[in-house]
Amino acid sequence: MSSKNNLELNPRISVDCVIFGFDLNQLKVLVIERSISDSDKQILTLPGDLIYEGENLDIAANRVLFELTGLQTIFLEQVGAFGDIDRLNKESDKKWLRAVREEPEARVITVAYFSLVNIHEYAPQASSFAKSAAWIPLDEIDELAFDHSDILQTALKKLKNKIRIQPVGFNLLPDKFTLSQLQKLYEAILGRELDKRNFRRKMLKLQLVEMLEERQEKVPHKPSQYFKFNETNYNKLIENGFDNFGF
Amino acid sequence: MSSKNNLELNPRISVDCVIFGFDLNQLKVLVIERSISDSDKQILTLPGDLIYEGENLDIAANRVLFELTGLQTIFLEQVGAFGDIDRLNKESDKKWLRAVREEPEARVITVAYFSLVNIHEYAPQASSFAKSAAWIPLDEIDELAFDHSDILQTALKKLKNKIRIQPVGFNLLPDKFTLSQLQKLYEAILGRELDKRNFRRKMLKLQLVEMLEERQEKVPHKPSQYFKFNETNYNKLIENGFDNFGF
DNA sequence: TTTACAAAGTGTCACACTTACACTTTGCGA
DNA sequence: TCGCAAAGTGTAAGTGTGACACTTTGTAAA
Repeated sequence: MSSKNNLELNPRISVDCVIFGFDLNQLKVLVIERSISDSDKQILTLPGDLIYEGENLDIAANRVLFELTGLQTIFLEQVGAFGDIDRLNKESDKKWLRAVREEPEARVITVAYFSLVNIHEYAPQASSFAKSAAWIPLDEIDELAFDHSDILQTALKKLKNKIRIQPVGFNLLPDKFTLSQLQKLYEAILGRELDKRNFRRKMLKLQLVEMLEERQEKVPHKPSQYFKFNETNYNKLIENGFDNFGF
Repeated sequence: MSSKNNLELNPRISVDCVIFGFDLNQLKVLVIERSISDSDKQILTLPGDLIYEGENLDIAANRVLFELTGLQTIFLEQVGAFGDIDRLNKESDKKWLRAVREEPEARVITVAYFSLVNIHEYAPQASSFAKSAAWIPLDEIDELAFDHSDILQTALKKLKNKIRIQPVGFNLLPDKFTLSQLQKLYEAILGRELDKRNFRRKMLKLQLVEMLEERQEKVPHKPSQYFKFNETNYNKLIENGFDNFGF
């Protein structure tokens, strides 16, 4: 705005993205390796960077995600702001910041976003300062740079909350899928096992899914039916929530 | 941090607080009138201000709330970050910013917080640049400065969501209260009427409340029993949520 | 003292949803 | 043709929800 150039970086505000994907078995998160010198131990981070002075937060989050991983046109939902004063104070983080930032000592507040995508439609490609970009299973992540572990945990909590209130899956599964795959997704997010019969009954009753003609082929067991999401009902439920609150 | 003085203002980051109170009849929000010249039309705003360079966001929110309204030791929950580039661009807002800010044209991102308090335990007292601080019924608020209407709506949505998942009330009602009062609170938040019998049944079944010996006095109708919250069960439910999700 | 008022308080039934639980089916591959 | 591995299927008991109308009780006014 005003005298500020819109292509000038705002040195105090960044965005970070927590992108969840599902490979039909486990929940994964999109992370990048940041590159400076090869000799350094590589540390994983969530895709994120400073915003521009004249750039809205949501726009910035999409841009940064695209620049670092090639992913595009993703609906991002805000997780919240993270602004502890020591969030950039790990020695390894400071070293990296000194190498890439104009004001490496500046206090930066970050606004985190999250999203769910179909892992097979989005093959990340590293660019900008990302040395690589990859899907890592949630349970294999032990350390992330900065406060990104915090951010990831908060986003995951948000996702768990979301799944209680809204249907989730449309964005994580392929166009056709089996009910077992859908169930695995729910189990991965909720972190517990669900009863097969009860799960199927519920999904069918909510009319969230529709059976297709097609079945699995060449599997060494009884082939399962494919299903697709009923987009109309799916969106209706997203609007209204399950509304299973009891009064 | 580092070379920055901790008492230097960060010109890019502010915090705003949405404090909900309940007067046994309606939901209210704490707002302040900002003062410059008396001649100007006074516009209401949420209590909020810039943070200091070396100050955590949560701490800043509590400080700002205290400085402007005298309210203290309140648990604040984050609503999110608001950073649209034109959020400070209304002419009336710019005028005020020019009068009080060192960098009135700076782009400021704000982090909003919300809380619920017992309106009778917290009598706001204006100070700093607040000309007055007062509880205003939600439905009497039509215009707020900046993007504060947005922020208020988002906080309210968050509150409605929260009440579906966790018990709410402990912080809004006096120590002893009647079930009708508790019901009115729920109705005020949810924005719809509830069935008296079903409401009572549910609250009692969850063991959220306990009947006291005491009753109302001098009311021109059958006096009602007073209840208190069962703190143990209340906190347990806040931890776990109602968990009424169906699988 | 009687009466009117105003809000408190109370029970039931039909229905929908949840939970727990085990065996049969089917296609492939050895 | 036999074995395997996952798909697919039904029921009964229990619990929560939603809709619904009359009785109780203390105060204040007549």
